[in-house]
Amino acid sequence: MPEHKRIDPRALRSKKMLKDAVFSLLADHPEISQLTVQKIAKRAELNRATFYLHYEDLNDLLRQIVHEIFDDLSMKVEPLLQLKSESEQEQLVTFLSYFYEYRQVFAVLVEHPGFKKHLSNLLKSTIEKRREARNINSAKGVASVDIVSSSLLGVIMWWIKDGTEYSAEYIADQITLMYKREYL
Amino acid sequence: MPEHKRIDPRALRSKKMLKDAVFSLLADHPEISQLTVQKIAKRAELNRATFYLHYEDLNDLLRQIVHEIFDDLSMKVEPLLQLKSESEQEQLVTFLSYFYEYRQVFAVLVEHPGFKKHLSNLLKSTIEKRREARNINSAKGVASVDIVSSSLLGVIMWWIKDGTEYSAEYIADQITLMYKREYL
DNA sequence: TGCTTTTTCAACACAGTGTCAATAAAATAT
DNA sequence: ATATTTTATTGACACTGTGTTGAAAAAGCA
Repeated sequence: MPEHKRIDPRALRSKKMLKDAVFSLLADHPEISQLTVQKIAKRAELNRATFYLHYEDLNDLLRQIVHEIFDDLSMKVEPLLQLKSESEQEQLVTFLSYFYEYRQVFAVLVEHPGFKKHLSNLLKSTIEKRREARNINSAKGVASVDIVSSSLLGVIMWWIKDGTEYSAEYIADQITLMYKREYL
Repeated sequence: MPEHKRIDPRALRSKKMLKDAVFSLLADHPEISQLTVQKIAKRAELNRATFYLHYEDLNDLLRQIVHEIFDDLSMKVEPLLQLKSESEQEQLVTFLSYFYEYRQVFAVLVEHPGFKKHLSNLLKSTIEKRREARNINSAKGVASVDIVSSSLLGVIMWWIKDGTEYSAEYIADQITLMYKREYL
């Protein structure tokens, strides 16, 4: 059975080359502010007009890159919460180690507005699922999900930007030390 | 006795008008990405060349604005830590209420690179002073100052950006609920 | 008053954005 | 295999913004 949505391989190739060009440029100079459509098209060896054939503007491209990374990340995190075999501390370490994989890319993309929203949503849904699994109902002496997730977001952002020398295990330990038991 | 540093009142006036123009533009459109030297000069009713007479570029101006705000903020926080009369919870509320004052400006300036560094430094030194006052020596089962400050930074950034409907008292309560006693 | 500094103004070269029309090339359909 | 559709290239265009410069006007100072 043939696909109903047949996509021109040229369009696919162009989009891939443009995305790869972004990572190539960021590897050269890890500053999101240095990215321009002009540079990306040049690095991809495509015409600048071709860029606008596939993306609205620079932010549109970055938005899609961030979206794809978080789709991948969410898929990995999902089954982790089902596993009862692992201890809660091990679960936390595994969760953090997924971020560790992406740390170079994340350290740059974190400046993009959409990134924090995605990360925040992932943290919130993860916290909610863990609360359900442990029958912790909120609103009775338990900090709100917004507060806990924003707090964790702060730690992770510091980690991938300025604390890259620390392992996922170390960060997990520190988090365990800091929060009350209900939040781990 | 005359001042040794006599500054031309015209220069003072121009710098003030440029800074005021920034706040005026941000009030119209709270997006740091919308700020341009061109718009600032126009709003200040000054020539664009005059801008470059006083500031290197847009970032230089924003850097100075952020610096001035944090000088003011630091001056207010300093004596707070000396007061033994207030409870620790009251101290936390007062600390947070200083941020509440600046919340509109902060919600925008938080996007500026220098802002997070300043805020992080303020949080770190505040945590260190509170630890000293309570004889909590680190490195023995206590989370590092980096972790605690980045975590608090996350909460504050969420608060001033997406949680502006909550009072300083509410945020202080939530923080109290979330962290272990040693970190409050 | 004269001297100095600041401000203005117009102009310049530059980098980047987003669009368009004409043409070329590649992919798909018949 | 050829015709048709889609995508890509190219050069050009108008636009916004940056940072600098030189000369003239205005304001401050002594």
